[in-house]
Amino acid sequence: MSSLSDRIEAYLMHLLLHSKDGCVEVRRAEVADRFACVPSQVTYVLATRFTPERGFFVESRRGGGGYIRIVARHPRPEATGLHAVWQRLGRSLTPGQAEGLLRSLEQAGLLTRGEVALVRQTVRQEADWAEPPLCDLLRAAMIKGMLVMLSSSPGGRDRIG
Amino acid sequence: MSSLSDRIEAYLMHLLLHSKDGCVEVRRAEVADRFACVPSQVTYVLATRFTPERGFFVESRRGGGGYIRIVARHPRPEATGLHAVWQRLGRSLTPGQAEGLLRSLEQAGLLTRGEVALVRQTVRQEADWAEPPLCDLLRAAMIKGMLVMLSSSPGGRDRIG
DNA sequence: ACCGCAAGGTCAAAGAAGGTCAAAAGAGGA
DNA sequence: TCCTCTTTTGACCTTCTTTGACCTTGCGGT
Repeated sequence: MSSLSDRIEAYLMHLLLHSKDGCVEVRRAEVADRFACVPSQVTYVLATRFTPERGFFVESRRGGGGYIRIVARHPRPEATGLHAVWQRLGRSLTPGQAEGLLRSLEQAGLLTRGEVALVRQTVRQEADWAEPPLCDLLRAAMIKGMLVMLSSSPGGRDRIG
Repeated sequence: MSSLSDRIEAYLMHLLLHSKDGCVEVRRAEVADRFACVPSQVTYVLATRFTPERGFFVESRRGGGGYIRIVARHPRPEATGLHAVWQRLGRSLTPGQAEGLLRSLEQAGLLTRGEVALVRQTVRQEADWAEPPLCDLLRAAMIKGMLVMLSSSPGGRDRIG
């Protein structure tokens, strides 16, 4: 016996799975309408099912032309192998840790040698002006930004998928 | 779907991205006419979307021969190349500036909506734990990391020089 | 100067979403 | 049965958009 919430979840998941880039936009009222329930039911499903812990982000806007946007963090988390990397990445990263991380990304085939060189160079340039506590934070931030793009690249980036 | 304001924003952004120098002049009444709405709607869009926070200046003059001029502080990503965007990017980026940059990257077709959402959320998550001077530095660092990957992406991602 | 038209500006009300919260209703287990 | 946890609902709130009446500014002619 699947509950209403389950059916709404399945519906949204279906949309997500069939989307181009793991991102869908819906109107709360429309979804509620489709399942003949109150709008807040949709909010409930989003709050309990599409959580960050489960790998989703939900953005919304109110007012005219409002919407709810659901984004799956990685299209295929385990396929890219980035999930694990991301997990053990803290807020701070020493030069040595960063280097090790870049190497393992290269070994995993997620970055080419050229890309690693570029990143290494850039990180140095952008983080090393700061002193130790801060520069490690900046380094971590840059590498996270990099990983986000790496994991979200649509079509073609997945050299191991 | 997208609201009138969104469409007007997209239109103006389009003009801006296709302008030679990141600066356009329009007549309020003309724009309003094109979208079949009241002129003050245009004012609203300018006031809410093309703010200094997001990297725009708006000047205008009344009376006969009046005009509205929008100047983008960010260079046009697809025309100038990500390298130029990079160059203008300082070490610090407020939430509004970051938002403006992401939007123009989306408008320029360099990022999908889903990617923008993903980046936006991730940046929020990774930078907002810190207080103002620091969080702006982290935001800038993350976005730079993102740009590095964006510009080095293989497979046709490089739509610029 | 003065007048009148042609811009753009302001502001507040009305409208259109989505969010919150807590109470009521179910479902399952001890 | 009773207790607890999850679902459903609905009344009320906040935010964003759209519209329209009215205001201000600049230019050109008289």
